[in-house]
Amino acid sequence: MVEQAETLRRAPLSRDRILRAAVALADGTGIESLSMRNLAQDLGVVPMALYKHVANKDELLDGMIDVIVGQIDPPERDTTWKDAIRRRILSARAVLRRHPWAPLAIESRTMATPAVLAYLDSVVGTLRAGGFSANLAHHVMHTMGSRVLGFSQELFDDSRRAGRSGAASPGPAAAMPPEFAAQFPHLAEIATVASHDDESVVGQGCDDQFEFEFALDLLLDGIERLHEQGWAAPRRPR
Amino acid sequence: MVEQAETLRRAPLSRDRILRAAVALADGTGIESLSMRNLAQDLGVVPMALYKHVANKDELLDGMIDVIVGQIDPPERDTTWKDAIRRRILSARAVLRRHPWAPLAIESRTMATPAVLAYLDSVVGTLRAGGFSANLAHHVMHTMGSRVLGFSQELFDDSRRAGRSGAASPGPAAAMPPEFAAQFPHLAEIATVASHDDESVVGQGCDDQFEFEFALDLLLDGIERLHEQGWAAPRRPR
DNA sequence: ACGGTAGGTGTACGCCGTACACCTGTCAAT
DNA sequence: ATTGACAGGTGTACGGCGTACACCTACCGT
Repeated sequence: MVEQAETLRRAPLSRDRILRAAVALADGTGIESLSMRNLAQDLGVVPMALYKHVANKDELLDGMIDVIVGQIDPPERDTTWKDAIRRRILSARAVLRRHPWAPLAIESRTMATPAVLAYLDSVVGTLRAGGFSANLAHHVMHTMGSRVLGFSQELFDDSRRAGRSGAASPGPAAAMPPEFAAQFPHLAEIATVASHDDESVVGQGCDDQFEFEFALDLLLDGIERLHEQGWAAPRRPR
Repeated sequence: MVEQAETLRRAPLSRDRILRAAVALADGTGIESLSMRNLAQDLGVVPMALYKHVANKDELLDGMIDVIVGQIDPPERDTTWKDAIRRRILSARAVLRRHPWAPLAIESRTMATPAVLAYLDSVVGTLRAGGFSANLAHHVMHTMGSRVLGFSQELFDDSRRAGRSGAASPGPAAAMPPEFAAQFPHLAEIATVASHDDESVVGQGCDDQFEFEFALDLLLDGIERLHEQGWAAPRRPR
């Protein structure tokens, strides 16, 4: 009876259900507290049950990344390469912002996952269709770096902390301690610059949409310039 | 007797000696096998002995990062902002290349360490001395992202694997499997482009010096253009 | 009716970080 | 010379981790 009830109560396990639960758990309590044991408990199952569906924890993480990357919008067809890529990257960013643990997880994988490769391949395809040489497209991909996936290095802000220990903090930003300003005057200066129309910026995180688009457009403009000039690889010095 | 000999044989522990041993261990066998136990063994000491000198493993990692970042050259005085920053970043890159585990370690820390902050502050100082507004300097720092520390996102190459599981692999690159080319044709194309004068690129890693400087100069040129045009923050739309 | 198999269970192992009590050698103050 | 504080290395132990392996069980095609 009880056993039957329990069996009926919970949906059968599946790789997909596991991955979705893992993403939810990482979103909720941070990637650091995502353990096979915690995940199994969330699913009402014993830890080893997971291993019938994923080979190990690394593969679980790969699967989680694929779930996320798969949510990025497909490329827009009827527009310029520049606009298509810009939109795509901003879509990637929107997706990744919902999963603050994802950037670090993506970076820490040894090999890119199939979904990531498919995404990158598609971006290169957009460049090629826009008339880029394979060579220039290659350099462009390197130039974009992680930005092509919608995130950039954020040394100051707390989205990284959010990714590690739970959801984004709701409280107001911590004030900048005075000895910080004394020790790092230039950082203090740019941190309090009135670019963001709020009073204290450090701790609140400055990699907001504006910063991201600023860098993205600077890169896209530079790339466009190279492309229009018919850039070709310089003669190798060696 | 024996005890005296042992005591004499090994230098006394110190925070500095621990940090240097930890860096050496991570360099040699990868960050993943850097455990308090392994490190203690390398130092000929019991694991808990380390805790008299570092608070915990996180602080150990912070200390290791500071050791590395402290090796970046100081800024050159008698030159333009652009040249000074370019040299500085390439110096940072040269340092980080010797420690493949460092990028991921730096990125995974919750807060920037004092040495990292000091470095960033100094870079901002160079910009300000070059006539940049605090506002533009702020955006420039965001634009640079992790490149200011000498590394960029490397989704393909194996330096990441090197950082995780030991020193850089000496063997030749693995050939690209044919089904890869079928599934990701654009990636296959740009991967085999003759920009690098060797036959197979995937697996050998393409974030070499050329790629890094390509992106760096693209950014610096774009920044210079903004600076010369007297860029100012646009009116905030809201 | 029955054997195979897919999938959930239970136990156990070795690794990790580190809390806590303990020991020991050194050195300043008596 | 004695003592006692203290810095620093030791030993033990705990809880958590990933996961190997043997098991059990419910279902399915024959």
